[in-house]
Amino acid sequence: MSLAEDVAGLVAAIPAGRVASYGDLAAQLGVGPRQVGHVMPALGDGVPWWRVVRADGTPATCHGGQAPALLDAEGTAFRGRRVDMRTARVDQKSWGWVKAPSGS
DNA sequence: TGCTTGACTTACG
DNA sequence: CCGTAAGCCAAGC
Repeated sequence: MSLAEDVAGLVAAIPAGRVASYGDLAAQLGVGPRQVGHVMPALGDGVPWWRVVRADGTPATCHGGQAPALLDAEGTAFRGRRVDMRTARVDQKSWGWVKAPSGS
């Protein structure tokens, strides 16, 4: 099981109108936040990468600023220029399973 | 084998 | 809100 597969599963599990931060995915996978960012380009457009935002709610820095448009198109809760992490943040129950570093 | 870079995070000012 | 600094793990050279 590659890390990319786990990340792809989590990102794909993010419902429309919701978002998750790199740190959230990293925490679920038990890896560093940078690793999530490294596997993201590996996933390409096979997953809703735009639903993955920064810890402060800022959309992905890549794809030129196209992420906010995609998020807005899905009805994501925005607060000014950034996503409202208070409500838009995906429930961890949506994943249900947590890949802890020490066994499952 | 070792250094540099990065779709990151948190903390401080 | 923005800039800087330290910490983090993996890929690239």
